Amino acid sequence: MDDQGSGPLKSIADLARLAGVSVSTVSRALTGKGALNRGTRERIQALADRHGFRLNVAAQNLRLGRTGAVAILMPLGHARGQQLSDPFFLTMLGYLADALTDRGYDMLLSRVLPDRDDWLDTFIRTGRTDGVIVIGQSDQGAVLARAAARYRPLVVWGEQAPGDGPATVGADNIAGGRLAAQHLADRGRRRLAFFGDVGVPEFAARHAGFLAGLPPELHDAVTLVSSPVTPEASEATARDWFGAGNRPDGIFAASDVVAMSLIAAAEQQGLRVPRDLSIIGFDDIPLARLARPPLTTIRQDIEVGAHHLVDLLFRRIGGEDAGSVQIAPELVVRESS
Amino acid sequence: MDDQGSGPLKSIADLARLAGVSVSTVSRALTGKGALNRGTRERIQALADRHGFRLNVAAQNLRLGRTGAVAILMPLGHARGQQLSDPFFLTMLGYLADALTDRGYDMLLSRVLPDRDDWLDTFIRTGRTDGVIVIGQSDQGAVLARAAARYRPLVVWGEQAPGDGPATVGADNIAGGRLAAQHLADRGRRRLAFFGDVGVPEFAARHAGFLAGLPPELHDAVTLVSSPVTPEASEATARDWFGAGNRPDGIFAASDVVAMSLIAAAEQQGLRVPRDLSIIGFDDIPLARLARPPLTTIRQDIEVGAHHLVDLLFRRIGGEDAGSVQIAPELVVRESS
DNA sequence: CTGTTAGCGCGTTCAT
DNA sequence: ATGAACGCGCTAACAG
Repeated sequence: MDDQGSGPLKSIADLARLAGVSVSTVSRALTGKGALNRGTRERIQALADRHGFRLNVAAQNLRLGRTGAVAILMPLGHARGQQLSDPFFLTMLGYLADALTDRGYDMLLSRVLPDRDDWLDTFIRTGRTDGVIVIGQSDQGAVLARAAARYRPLVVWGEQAPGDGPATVGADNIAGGRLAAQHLADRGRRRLAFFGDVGVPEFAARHAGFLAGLPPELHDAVTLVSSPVTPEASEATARDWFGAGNRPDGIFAASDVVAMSLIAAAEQQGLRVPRDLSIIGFDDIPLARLARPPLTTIRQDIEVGAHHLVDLLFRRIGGEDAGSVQIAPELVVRESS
Repeated sequence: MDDQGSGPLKSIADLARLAGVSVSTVSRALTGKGALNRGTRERIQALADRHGFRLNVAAQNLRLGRTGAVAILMPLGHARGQQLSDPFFLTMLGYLADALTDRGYDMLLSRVLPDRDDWLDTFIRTGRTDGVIVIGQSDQGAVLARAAARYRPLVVWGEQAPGDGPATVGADNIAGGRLAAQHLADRGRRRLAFFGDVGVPEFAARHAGFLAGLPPELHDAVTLVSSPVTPEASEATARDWFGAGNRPDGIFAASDVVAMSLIAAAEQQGLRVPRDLSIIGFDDIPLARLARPPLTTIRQDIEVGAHHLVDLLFRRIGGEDAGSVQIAPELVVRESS
């Protein structure tokens, strides 16, 4: 080391002393804000570099009245562990992390078990972040709507709530359901089922769109099978259901993971996919291509969704009253249908 | 509202004014630290509740000289996007989030593109977190070792580096490789291959263990196929490789995702798994059970791993010189072998 | 162009 | 048992 044994530089004041200037000069040099002699600035920057000094972000943010962080909250209301077992969410997290990092923001990730209905207000009031992104509204629609009424920088991923809920970004699940319906009808499938948890708004909308997209004479041919959406639980449900003798020829699954469970369970019963049974999923997770048979699915573009979420949030942080965004889903035909 | 129109309480001082006491009294009441009259404390707490006032965590941490947050860093050195496409990491993130939340810590998630070799030092010096967990050392072993020499609260998930690298938690990949080898040998497989990116230490160790676990006469029968480990890229590699006429009868894949790619590619060539070809993966991700055929794999217990990571980190934050932990992997036999 | 000063919201002596 | 005063590390007026 080439400092005079004074130990590591703890603060701007230490560096100022070392450079023989005032703290504000150091601040100006390091932040790049404010007018400063070119030479002084470079000298101080070099000194900071040499000593490995970096501004303390926490103090900086306190002074600036901001936190420099955005929270990603995942309520696990309907099924503990569900969401985080789904590859869909990791993909989303990755894109969010990138988008936030690009803007110089930190990302605070928190799973939340909404045992009380003030979890969101409580979090917001700690002031730990400048904004909140909620991934998956689960069964917490009311809580979200209430918080959104008072707290602007809040954005939700999922199905758009009727009335004035929070600003939402999500796929058009109704349209996605319709696409699935038309595809199965085109394939000549007539004994249909929907597999999923319609207590979750996204899934309920997919189911509703599915019914809406079917010719009227097929409506009564649709069985709604209420099922959790984790790999283990959905496979168990499917096994029981096939085991009870149910023999549909077309199933729309609430997610790709559920679709994979259905294929596994069906084949254990000797049903062949797609010969005996067409299966169509939702999401188009990266592994959908690798499923055997490769999954026909309704694709939602996660990257686009993540960018909309971040964009919307920062516009609201900036005071703009930006509203919800819907993303058009797309049918991807592979071999499971 | 029942306050006198004074607007929202911004700080402890506002509340003190409202309660007719000093700021330090409010601080004592809300933190629970320090002696205080029972009545006063309850009165102030009630007032805070009623006005929705919460202590500002950032200021609190600044004052206490801590941040209350831990960083989860994911270097993407060898293949941008690789890790985050792997379900393994989300599962890990979920458990980490739970463990940190339990300790009252926030989790700061950041993907990092290690284009320069000072990314870790730079991050550490910002002082944004009290500790750092690095998930997957990628090809950044040297950077990690250097940082670990000066910065104690650093813990890494992955293969333990030879010599004095950073404190590491990870599966015993060598042992895992041996398990895979013995299993394939037991099945009578003799034309063997390893699929994966041996530039990543974890995968290199799995490969080494694989060779070490084989009877000597089979060593030369092992082909090393260098392959990226994302779903798309690994399937493409596998397709080309089978397409070139390669016909192994047993493959050890670096991860479950790679194993699923191999099955997909093999079947496109008319190879039947496991009749013509045994395939064994690594990780036991939740979807491994749902693969067709269900995946034989080497299981690493992610939940246990996450707990060790957090435990180790906090012991090091506390000044303890706690060392690395290895987790025993386990063979899970399903139907792909 | 640079230095002095006053906080950002809180916890903690040291008094009383 | 409570209050006054100081400082955590930083930025932004305001002077000079």
